[in-house]
Amino acid sequence: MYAYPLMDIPAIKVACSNCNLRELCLPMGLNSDELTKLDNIVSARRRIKRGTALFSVGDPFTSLYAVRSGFFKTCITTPDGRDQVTGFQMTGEIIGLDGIVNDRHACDAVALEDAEVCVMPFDQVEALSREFTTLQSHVHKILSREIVRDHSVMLLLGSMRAEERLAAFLLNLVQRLHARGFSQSELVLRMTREEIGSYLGMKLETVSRTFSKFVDEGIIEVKQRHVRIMNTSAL
Amino acid sequence: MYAYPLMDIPAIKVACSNCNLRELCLPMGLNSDELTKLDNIVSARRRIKRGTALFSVGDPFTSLYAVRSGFFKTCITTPDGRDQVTGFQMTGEIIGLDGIVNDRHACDAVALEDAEVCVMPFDQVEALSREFTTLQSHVHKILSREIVRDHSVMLLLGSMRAEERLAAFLLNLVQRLHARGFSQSELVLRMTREEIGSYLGMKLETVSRTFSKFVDEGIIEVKQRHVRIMNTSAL
DNA sequence: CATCAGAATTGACATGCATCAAAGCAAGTC
DNA sequence: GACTTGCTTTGATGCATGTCAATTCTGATG
Repeated sequence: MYAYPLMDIPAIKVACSNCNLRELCLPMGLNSDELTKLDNIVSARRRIKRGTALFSVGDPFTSLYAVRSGFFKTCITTPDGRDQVTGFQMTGEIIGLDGIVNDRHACDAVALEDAEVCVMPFDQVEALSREFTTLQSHVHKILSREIVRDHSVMLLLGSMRAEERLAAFLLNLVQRLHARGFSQSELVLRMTREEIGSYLGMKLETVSRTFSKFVDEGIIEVKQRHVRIMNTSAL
Repeated sequence: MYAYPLMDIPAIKVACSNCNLRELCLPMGLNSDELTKLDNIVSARRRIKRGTALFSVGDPFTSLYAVRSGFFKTCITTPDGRDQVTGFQMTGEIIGLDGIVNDRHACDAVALEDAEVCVMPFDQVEALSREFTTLQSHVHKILSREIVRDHSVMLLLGSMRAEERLAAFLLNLVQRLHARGFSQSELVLRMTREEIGSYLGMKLETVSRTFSKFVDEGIIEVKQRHVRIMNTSAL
């Protein structure tokens, strides 16, 4: 397990209260008094190198993680080697909810680019959310949101064709990026075609072909991992 | 919305403390003191006729529901009419978690046979779980369990073939039924082929053909909705 | 600059599942 | 008992996507 060396922790205090992500992240909706308390439980940050795991299947669950920078995928693997990307997480999103039920992580979380996360020991999150109704409610909503999101992925996997899946995927990505101040029409994919395919239940060749098809139709422009959406409504 | 007439509530007190499902359901792990308090928030039961909805998309979210008897499906529908069964719920399982995030239900919950649920107003669940660590922890685990379950369905939808999907589905069903005291090898399906197909991301004809294939191979016996598993390991 | 490895694209072909259509089966109703 | 209705099974056919293979592209490295 990667232990974050103390000396590398930036001099500036790790604090939700002056974090520019607080409107996206765990502290959302908390007042300044509550924020101060929350600052105390977000005790550390951890840097994750591209390609390495924040946690892996079977690791003891201790904390939730808020993505501060970078980009993650979570995935599960079957005994026979197939695996499934269950989600992509970007700035402000919470990783690790899968670990609560069995006190062990049920998936791998891998950084797709160099990343940094805020570590939030879950027992302290629970303690604080017994004190603050707002935090309690927010934790419940985060869990529920993940459930609703998963259901919409099930819909996608269960009833959409390749083009629809990829279109829905791209629209979802730009929408989330837009909420973080990025363009509504341009994005850089942090994941490979294979990872997109795994998430969308299709093979990497099909992902590639579907991209090409959208390009032919003038709906998007693609240059490697750079995508520009020309016609949002056509998607 | 279906309002449960007071006069129909059975004379026997609605109480988790003497419910034979308490080892499966919300009160799991609570001590007798906590159970008594929980009894007070499980204030009512509601009967749902076969084919009718416990709640529908967009309904205001107020309560979680514990299935006391009967069998439910939850499903979501796209604007263009396709729909996806996101789960089947049996005795002791909790329905309504999708509603927490937006204070409105994000799916329909439909009874597949006459059913009865315990109504648990969510604000009271939250209040009580601020008091009892055990209840708080349990609520978090229920939410997390749903997330992990959804991820395994995503794996199924994203990377398994028709036979594998149906096999996994049947094994999951008998396993859950077995935990409720039913046979490990026999089960009665409460849902149609179409509903199974919707859950598993395949058409009803494919479900039927796959059943027939398993029968030909001597792995199961099927008579309408009665299924007997002859060879669990082959599944 | 040459080399190399990983990623992406594209083509040819194979196949699993969807689609369309017809018929069978079980349970309820008149 | 005949009829209806909803569900299920089975067959014939087509298509979307998977599979296998060859190239090309890109960025990293010496």
